[in-house]
Amino acid sequence: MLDISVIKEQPELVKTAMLNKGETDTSLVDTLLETDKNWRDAVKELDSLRGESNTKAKLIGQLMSKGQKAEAQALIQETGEMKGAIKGLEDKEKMLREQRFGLMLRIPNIPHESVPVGKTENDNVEAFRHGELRTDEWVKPHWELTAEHGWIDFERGVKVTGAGFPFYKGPAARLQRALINYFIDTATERGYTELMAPFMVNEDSARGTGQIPDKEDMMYTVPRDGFFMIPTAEVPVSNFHRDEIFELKSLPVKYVCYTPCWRREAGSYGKDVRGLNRLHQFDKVELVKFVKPETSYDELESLREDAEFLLRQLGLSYRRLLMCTGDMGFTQTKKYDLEVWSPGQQRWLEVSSCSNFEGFQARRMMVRYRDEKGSIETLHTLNGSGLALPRVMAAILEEYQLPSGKLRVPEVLKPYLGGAEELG
RNA sequence: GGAGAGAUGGCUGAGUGGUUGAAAGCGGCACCCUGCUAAGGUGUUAUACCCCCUCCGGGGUAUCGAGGGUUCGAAUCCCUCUCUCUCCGCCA
Repeated sequence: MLDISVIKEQPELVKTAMLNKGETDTSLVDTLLETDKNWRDAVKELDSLRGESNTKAKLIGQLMSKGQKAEAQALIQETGEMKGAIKGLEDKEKMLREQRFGLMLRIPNIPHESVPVGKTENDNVEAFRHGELRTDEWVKPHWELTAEHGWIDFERGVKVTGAGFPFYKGPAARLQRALINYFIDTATERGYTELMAPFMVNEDSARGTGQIPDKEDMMYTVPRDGFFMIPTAEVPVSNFHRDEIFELKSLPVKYVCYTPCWRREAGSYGKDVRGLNRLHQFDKVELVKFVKPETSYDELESLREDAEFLLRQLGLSYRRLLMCTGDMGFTQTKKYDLEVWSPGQQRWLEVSSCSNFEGFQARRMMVRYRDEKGSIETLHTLNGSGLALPRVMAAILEEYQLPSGKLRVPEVLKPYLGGAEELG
């Protein structure tokens, strides 16, 4: 949610942002400005009417205690007559307020000036590349390798739950656990506080990070209890501080949180979803930051670097994309995607997405801080994966594959795998 | 799941219809006193929104778990819901 004053003062800026983000109709802004005006008028009228009524009610109290019954009775008559008007205005104000809020939720965040304007993923800018693109033809896709070893059992996953819910078995399960621990430990060393979070959230939380209303279909629900399975740790971790005010000296606050993630991914089929490429349940280690506004773009770079560090340490080849306006999503001002090279598939796989939201999430969640002057201001939030497990796993299974069909263990993971050199 | 109790400001905790946004204490902040420390004194200290000012500041409305109701007036009375605590049951 944008600051209403920005929309009021620079409507053209907002409209341009909407067009750059791929929306075609900017009349939303005008509708909002009109609704906002009507709402303000209603608030003004309602407040003054209530004020008048309150003043008289207090007077009645005074008169009653002095025993001036007749005068009091006249005032009771007057205020009694105001009740209907107040009730009517209350309904009107509430309706306009909800309308205004609903419109504000539909206006996307404004991209940062450093973000390239573009329409599709083809307009994203490859900003950095690390490592060589291994192209050995004998390298098998990870799903073939894991099938041979019985490491990942997709079929039984289908039997037990459904497509996209695989079992990891033996060395693969341990490798997955090793990666999780390695990611969390590294983030902790770099100043993040580890958090373990609920895997289900209530409606308020889903609304806070914006899954409701626009991305409701991505989540699995638990209707009986009104809960949502989290699609990312961002949801519980960001909401951890919902409705709170940070003291200046406590910022920045940085969390690392491992959770499974559940996504319905309705409508995706084909080779994009082969093997570990896209699952309904997957593990992810997420990095979340609450920062002072003036530092948020520096914090974005360091967040991105924290994620990239993991990839380099793992010895994987990757590239960093600076997402263009049209491909970066509704809530972000600037976003980097990190894509790891998959030698067995000869394609890039997205393993991290690092974003600055500025105050867009914070305003909706009412997360604020007290600045130098003691006044309360919206802070900025950022998050990024550090990292999403399945595709990292896929890349390792291919990048570290040996002609023998065994798997070499990446150096940094050895301590987590009992010092083993190879798996298989 | 059953029975009972409760939900008030950063915290503890008063307050059962009238100038209560809310006593008191603690904590926080500012200043004073003090050779230093400890102690002490004075003041200040919720949030959201609207309006004026738009540097400082001023006015109004709402909020005492949430939502509805009674009333001229509700933290206080009524209804519904949620959550917490205690005891019992169950249990990783």
